[in-house]
Amino acid sequence: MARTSGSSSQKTGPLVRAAALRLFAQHGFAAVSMRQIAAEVGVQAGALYRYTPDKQSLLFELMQVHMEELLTTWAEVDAGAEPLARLDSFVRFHILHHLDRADAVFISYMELRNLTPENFAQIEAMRAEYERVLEDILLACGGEGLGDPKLTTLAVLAMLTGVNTWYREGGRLDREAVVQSYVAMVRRVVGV
Amino acid sequence: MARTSGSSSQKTGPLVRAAALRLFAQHGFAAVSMRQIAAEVGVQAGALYRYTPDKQSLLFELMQVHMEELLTTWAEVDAGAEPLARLDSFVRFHILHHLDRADAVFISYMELRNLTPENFAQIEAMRAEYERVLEDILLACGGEGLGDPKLTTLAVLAMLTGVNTWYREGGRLDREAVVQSYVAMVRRVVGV
DNA sequence: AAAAGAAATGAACGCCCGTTTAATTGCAAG
DNA sequence: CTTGCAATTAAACGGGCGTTCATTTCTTTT
Repeated sequence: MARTSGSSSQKTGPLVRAAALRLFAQHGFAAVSMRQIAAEVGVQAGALYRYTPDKQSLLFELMQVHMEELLTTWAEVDAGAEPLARLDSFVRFHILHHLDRADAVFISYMELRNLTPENFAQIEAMRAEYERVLEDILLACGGEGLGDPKLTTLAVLAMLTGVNTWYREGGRLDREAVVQSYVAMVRRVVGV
Repeated sequence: MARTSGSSSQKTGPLVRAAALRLFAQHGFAAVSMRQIAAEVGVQAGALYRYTPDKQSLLFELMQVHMEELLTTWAEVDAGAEPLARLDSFVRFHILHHLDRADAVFISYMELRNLTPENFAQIEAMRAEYERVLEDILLACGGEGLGDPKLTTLAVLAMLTGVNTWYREGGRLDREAVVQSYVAMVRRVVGV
């Protein structure tokens, strides 16, 4: 019978993914070797292959989990209230969720080109689904100034995701101040 | 006397940089080998070292030229007219300039972590200078809704640079339509 | 205590890396 | 036509790469 509790493999698997996440984000997928990941976990390189078929799958799984979590978490948060409240709620959610997962966000934007075509298509579909979420909210808000909805969606998402590139904990503005500023800016972009 | 005209080195240098630019953008700095760059130029790997001291300098030079060109080109374009016209002009300039240099833009955002600390600091200084350009314009516009100027600057730049991630020639919207939409959106963000 | 089998090791596989250097090529000046 | 030198080659350097696999270690169940 297989070992079922306290086994090392139930710990090592997550450790491998955590190490890969951190190292990929810091140095880039191509610049990180399986031996580096193994060293971070405290294991030899060969042992990693009990937890992933290869390096590429390791990357894909990190992105996949990240995108799935993004979609399901929003689904839980979304109260489906009146359009304007939903918009504010989305802005807050996006910023805070992304700030809490800086490494995964970084990887998901920077390492798309290292995915196989099939894996890329899968990630891209989830990204499109997420964009659709915001687009639907914008359409429901329907500000009189709202121009092309798809273009506005992409503009707002770029603006929001951009926070990750400069926000630092303990900086001049805290999270709440940032959220409130962006809520106000997004409202103005949308024209409501 | 040295050969002064029609020499091969006056051609090979630019070819090396062009090949590196394209390959770095497509596959990432770490994933591209000196042998790949050499093959693209039609030369052996060793020959590259007449045109760059090492791979890292090749990357740095590409970014440096890109950032310098960004700053000097804006300086030429900037008419220094009334604030609102300058803002519109900046939006137009940023979008079109970046769309014309997709590879260099991509590299300059994605490969920052592959720079040595000294090289990084130099690129970062130029980026800060560029941000300052927009911040000054925003302050001059001084919309009543304008919140934190630095935060607004970063939000607008993220929004504008984001165009590069989705715009495709021959798509649903042409450049002029995109520019006009963004001019309108940026005006609203700034509150003027 | 013995058996079972999962987890991990460590060595090996063939291959590619960035960079250096002596030797060669080929153009242009004299 | 010779000479000089810039441009390039080809080979080599030590080292790291992703991945595989026979073997060993370790933990749990019986």
